[in-house]
Amino acid sequence: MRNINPDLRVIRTKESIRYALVELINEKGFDAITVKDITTRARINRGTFYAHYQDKFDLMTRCEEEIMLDMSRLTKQNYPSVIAALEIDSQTLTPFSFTVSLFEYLQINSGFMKAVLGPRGDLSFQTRLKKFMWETLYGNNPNAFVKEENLLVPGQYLAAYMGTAIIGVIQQWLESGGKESPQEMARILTTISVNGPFFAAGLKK
Amino acid sequence: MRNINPDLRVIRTKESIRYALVELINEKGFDAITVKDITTRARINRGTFYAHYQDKFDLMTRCEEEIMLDMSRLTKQNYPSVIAALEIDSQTLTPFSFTVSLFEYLQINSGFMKAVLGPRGDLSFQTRLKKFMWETLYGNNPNAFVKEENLLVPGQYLAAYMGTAIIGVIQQWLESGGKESPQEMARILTTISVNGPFFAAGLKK
DNA sequence: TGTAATAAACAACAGGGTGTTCATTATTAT
DNA sequence: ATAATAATGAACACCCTGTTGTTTATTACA
Repeated sequence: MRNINPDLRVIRTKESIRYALVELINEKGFDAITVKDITTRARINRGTFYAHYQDKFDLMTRCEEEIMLDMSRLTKQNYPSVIAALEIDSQTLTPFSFTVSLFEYLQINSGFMKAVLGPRGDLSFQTRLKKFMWETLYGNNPNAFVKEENLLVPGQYLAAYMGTAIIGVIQQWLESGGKESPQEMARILTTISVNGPFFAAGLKK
Repeated sequence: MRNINPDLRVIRTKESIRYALVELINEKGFDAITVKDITTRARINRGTFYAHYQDKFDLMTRCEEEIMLDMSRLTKQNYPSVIAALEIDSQTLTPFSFTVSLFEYLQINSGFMKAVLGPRGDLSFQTRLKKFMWETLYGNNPNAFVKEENLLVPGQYLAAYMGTAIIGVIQQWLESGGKESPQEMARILTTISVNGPFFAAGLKK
């Protein structure tokens, strides 16, 4: 557990580091960033950075951790009812509203999310998010979306398909400026997932 | 244009460099690799590396270029007939065999592909492949899969959905050892794409 | 097979980022 | 006001980079 009451200076420092990180990802990509870049941009002594983080990867991981924690909370809150709704009567209202909440969350954190999920962002985060999706859909919990019973294809691939597709749509949304509302994005995602890409393309009646 | 008839020594050198690259990606991830790592592993003088490539990113790009060229060729050869078949009678045999060819190609190059598409691979390649998929599905060519006419959702998102889903399934396949045959993988992908994830999960009649 | 061409090896270089340490200064909490 | 502590600044050895010039080994070809 972290100290409940951190010094004001610590808060300032960490905030400016993170702000600099996002800026620099957008400018030159996470790959190309050095600790020196970050501290210069954050107008902070390099030694101060090392007082808080081991290196830029550690910094990245810490930031990601918070996001993943939020995502977990959001999922724990909403996911069970989604599964229940689908089991009982295959109605898609509950998955829809869950997706709305997801996009609302992404919208709030769009600065960080766009940078880190973008083409010059951080692969390890994208991997992590993908894994989270996969496990949520297919994980060992009995309450997953993918149930071995009536599958037409192996569950691992169905989960990979859906998980990466969702992330792909999120990336496209963030990359193109996040113009659509969370409601519209949820409509798009559920339409494709429920009816299938071919149907959504107008190729199937 | 490159010299048609390169020195034997050049061939050997480049080959050992690429072999080392793949090994090292698997061991420590592309991020963590240094030029020194590569040359030590390839048992090559560091200066020799710089005679062929600017840096590790240049090396990576050159490798990726060849793959992308193959993918383009494969697509040019098969894609038009896929689109035609879908337009005429919505039969899915042609997309199926195209997908088989794709997985056959991936299988041949699985060493490199697994490394570079893996969780510690190269984000820039994954981005590039995603873009290729997106443009193939939605690009400005009139013969794309996604046609503005009967769309239920914006084309950019449908293309992002399908493109990333395909890549996700490929990654899952490579990551889990490539056990399924290209035919089986094509069946899986077309089943989900044509009927939709919900149907493939057994949630829809 | 001998020879000219050239790739690879070797060595040395300045330059820059890393991660650490320690003394000094500034800010915070109380 | 003061004790605690975070941030600064400077210095350090270390490692990797990218380049250059010289020497050695291999290759292509006549």
